[in-house]
Amino acid sequence: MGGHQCCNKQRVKRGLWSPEEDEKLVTHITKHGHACWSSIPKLAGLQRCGKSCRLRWINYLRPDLKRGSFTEQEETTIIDVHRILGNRWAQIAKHLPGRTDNEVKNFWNSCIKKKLIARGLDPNTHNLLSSSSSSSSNNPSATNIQHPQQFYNHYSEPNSCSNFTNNTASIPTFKIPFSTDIATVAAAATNYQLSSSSDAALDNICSSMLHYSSSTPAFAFVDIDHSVSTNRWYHHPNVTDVESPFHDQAADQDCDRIMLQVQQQNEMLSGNLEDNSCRSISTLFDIEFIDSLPLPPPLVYNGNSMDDRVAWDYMSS
DNA sequence: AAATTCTCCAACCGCATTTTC
DNA sequence: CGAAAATGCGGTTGGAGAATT
Repeated sequence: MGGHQCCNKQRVKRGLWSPEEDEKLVTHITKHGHACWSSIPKLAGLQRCGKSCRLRWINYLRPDLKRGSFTEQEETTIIDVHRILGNRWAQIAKHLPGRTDNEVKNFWNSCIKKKLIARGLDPNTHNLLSSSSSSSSNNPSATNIQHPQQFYNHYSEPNSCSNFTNNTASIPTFKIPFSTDIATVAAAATNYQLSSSSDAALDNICSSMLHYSSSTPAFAFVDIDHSVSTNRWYHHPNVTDVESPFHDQAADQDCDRIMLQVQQQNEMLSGNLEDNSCRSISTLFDIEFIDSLPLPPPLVYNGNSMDDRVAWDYMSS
């Protein structure tokens, strides 16, 4: 159990920072910046390791920090993004200007977690606690899947039971469950060779996405190289004021055609969908966010494998 | 009023990744 | 190109203050 390498070299102070230490650090960084954290303790006259200085600055001394309680909007954002990213606190904090990963993590552990549990939701999966546990107990093959991230990992394994491939020509059917969240659907489209021959599959993704989240105004697909496809930016039919840098007429025509089909499907299905199958995502996801998602192989269900069906049904439930 | 338990959060630790030499 | 150092991240801990007994 050795300490940090940087801390072994010299005797360093630990524990809470004194106001004097804070002042030394702030003064130094204000004057000289923080290009090299490891050299800052020496230069600033502090008996701390560079790592400790960095943490103190990032979590407490930085001038752009927003102090005080989290707002309801911030709380909603944390829950929404956590549902997709899991415990990736640094990524979540990027969506909350002035908040740090540590702060978000502490807030989650001390407050949000309890609220979700009180609402009967599993804070790890965001599913109902009862349904989550019953699904797991009835479904041995899915017991390890508790989060979209794990879902990706599961299907990313070379020996995965599912029939995934990069070759779109070999995909007989393509199905996204209505309850799948936006990240999973975006991920499903990842690596997927979107072309005219795969329009049926594309339609299926789009309709599923819209059933899922009618409040998500727009979405894009990400290509095999993790970049957002420049001519595929789809709008929800009810939302017209979405700004997208990836917007062109061809996409609009595609979109109109798909939306017409989707609306027809929606009309047929209206009343049959439960509220929780259309959970909304209140955060507006930006390109960087979608791009930052963990990217699995294409997500394809062909219904041939029993395990495949069981796992898929689990995700759909 | 004192002792105990609980809550929150700043800071630490170890590991993974990135950068530098 | 590989090793070492630096950086970044998420899990965990310890202690101060609040709440409860």
